[in-house]
Amino acid sequence: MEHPTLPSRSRGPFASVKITDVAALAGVAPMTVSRVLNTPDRVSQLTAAKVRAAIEQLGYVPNLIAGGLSSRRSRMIAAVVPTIASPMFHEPVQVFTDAMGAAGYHVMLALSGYEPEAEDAQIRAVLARRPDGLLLTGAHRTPAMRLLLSDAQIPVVEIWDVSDSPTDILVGFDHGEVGAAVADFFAAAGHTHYAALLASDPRAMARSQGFAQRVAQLGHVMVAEHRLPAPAAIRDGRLGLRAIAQRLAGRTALFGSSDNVAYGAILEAGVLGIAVPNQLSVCGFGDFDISRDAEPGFTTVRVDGAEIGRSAAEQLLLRMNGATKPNRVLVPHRILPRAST
Amino acid sequence: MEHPTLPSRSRGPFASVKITDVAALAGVAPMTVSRVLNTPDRVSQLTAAKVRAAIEQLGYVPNLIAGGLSSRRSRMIAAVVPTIASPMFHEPVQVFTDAMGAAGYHVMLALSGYEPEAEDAQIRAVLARRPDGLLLTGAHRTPAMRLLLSDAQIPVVEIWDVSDSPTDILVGFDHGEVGAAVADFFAAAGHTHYAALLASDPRAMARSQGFAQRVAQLGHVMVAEHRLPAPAAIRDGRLGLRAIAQRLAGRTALFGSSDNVAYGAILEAGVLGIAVPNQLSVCGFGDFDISRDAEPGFTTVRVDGAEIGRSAAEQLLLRMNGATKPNRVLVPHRILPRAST
DNA sequence: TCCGAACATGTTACCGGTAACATCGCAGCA
DNA sequence: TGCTGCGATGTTACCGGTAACATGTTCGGA
Repeated sequence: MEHPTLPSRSRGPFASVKITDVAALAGVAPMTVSRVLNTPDRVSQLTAAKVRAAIEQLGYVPNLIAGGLSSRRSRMIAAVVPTIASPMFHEPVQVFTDAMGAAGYHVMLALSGYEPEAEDAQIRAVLARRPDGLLLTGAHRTPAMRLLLSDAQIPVVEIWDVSDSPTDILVGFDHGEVGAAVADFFAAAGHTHYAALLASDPRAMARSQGFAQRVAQLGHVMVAEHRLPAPAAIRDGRLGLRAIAQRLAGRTALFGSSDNVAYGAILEAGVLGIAVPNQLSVCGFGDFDISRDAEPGFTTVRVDGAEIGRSAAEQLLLRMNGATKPNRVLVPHRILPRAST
Repeated sequence: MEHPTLPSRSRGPFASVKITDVAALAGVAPMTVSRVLNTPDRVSQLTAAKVRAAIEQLGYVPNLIAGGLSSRRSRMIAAVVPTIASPMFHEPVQVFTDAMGAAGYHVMLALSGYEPEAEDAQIRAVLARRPDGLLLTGAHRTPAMRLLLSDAQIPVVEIWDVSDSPTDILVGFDHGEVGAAVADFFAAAGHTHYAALLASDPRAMARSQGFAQRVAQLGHVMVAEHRLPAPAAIRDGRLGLRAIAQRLAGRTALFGSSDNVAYGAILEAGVLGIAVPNQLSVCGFGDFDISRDAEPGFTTVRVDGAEIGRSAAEQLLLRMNGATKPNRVLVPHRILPRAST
């Protein structure tokens, strides 16, 4: 520190250049440097220029940990999602991360897999970093978690699901409704026999349940309901169709819990000599690239994951900037009929 | 604060329960609480039990921001990748995040897209959070960035590429070599005419260059080399094949810069009536699910993304726990011949 | 019986910023 | 000319932990 004008390398992270070093070089108080970085409009042009020059010369990188402790704002959002292996989650995460980044926030990613305890543990862990906001997947929390979240006093967005009593902000849709809509869609095309291949995650199960309930309401028949591991890949769809193949009626309408599952089923149907759509009608979920770009494309339910991410970021920012009312954004879902039905 | 035994709700985040509150309730010094949480083996069983009870009773959530400032360890790693939309990146990111999580580190995700300036900006931004380590994509940095990184005095892992002078730790492979290997593979099968569909990212271009160079060395012919946007999806592969279809020789060997591209090409070949593999041999890259689970599966180059993530985490942890030597891990690549060649 | 490790716990000072308040200088105005 | 108000900048104290050192306690061996 003998020569505060020179960044003394090899002393520690960033050569220990701190705000006081910059202030000394620029001939101002540390607080003024802080103002240049955080509220530049409260500093005169001349002073700001001097400070910026000093920052440049020293290669100063502000320490957001110190700033966060002092200001009680971490400028960080934690996002807890089951996985990023599926477009269902990496799309919103990607868009959300970009949008929050543009607003000066970083996103800490926590992957919870598909076990509820793991999710709670991840939430607990990230709360220790005092995020300014939280993005969670799904809308159903244990009472203990609700308490923890309300104690945290930060905005929370829950995505990909709806609930009558969300924690805070909600950006999602009703999965049961989607299942029912798919059943109606099939029924309208004259189907009476149905099957489902569903991944073992709560939302896929809700879709499947909505589907089966509507089938029952219509007085039609579920010939098979087969469970797959979560997250389900194309291969699981293939194995799934093979598992239920002998139960298929003359003409069956199959609902896959994701486009991966649906595509796997379509591929396997080809191998087994089951004609799509004549013997087997297929509808997927998610509008993944493959549903459109496969030859031919197949019917699916579109829900815009990017839109969910964008909307989640927007709502969170509104909330953090003073909007006090928790909000609920219902994202539309729409069946895109293609060649598989 | 009149009743330190009760968490006084509605005062601020976590009802302002801090380590001194826990200490007071447990009848110990704050430092002892800190020890219970960080180095439990240096605390007696009895004391630890009392402290844990107090933590439980108050619902104390430690503040890692304060802890990080004091200890100069953030227990956080920043990961900068172009996108998580491709298995190429979300696989290593997912595995890396899990592995670091098991070691007590959180991962901050920064998405850089495919513009070099964006990457540098992201790195600068995350360094302000004083990560204990850094995961970067690719191995080529500007001099300014190298300086910044060495000033930061933290371990850096660069993945998915190799370089003669890596910043620090390297976990990757030579993309040019992969391209050459694919050319050799095709040549060994009797091919003499080749084409490439390549995404415009540095590593895809390196693969394609290695491919074209080897083709030239063999005295064979590149009939087409078509550039796609990055990241390239199945649709881009379809469009790409359509764009070069009229230039295809009687029998051509096509190298796609990813399995998405390759699959798109295969699908489009079907539409155009080009027989695979008789008229068009196809090799992809990445061993994505689709390359194995398509019917039939297609030839690809396998590089284990999960292994890259695992190895990156391992190397980083070794380094942070005292290993001083920068290391270089070469990840194997292997051509998996399937029905498309 | 006494001494000194080894262990358990407490005390002090500091990590690097920023909120809140204090101060200063100067223009506008009576 | 003196006062007021406001923009620009400085000062003080604190955010909530933990490193480093100090102190107290226990127990085995000479």
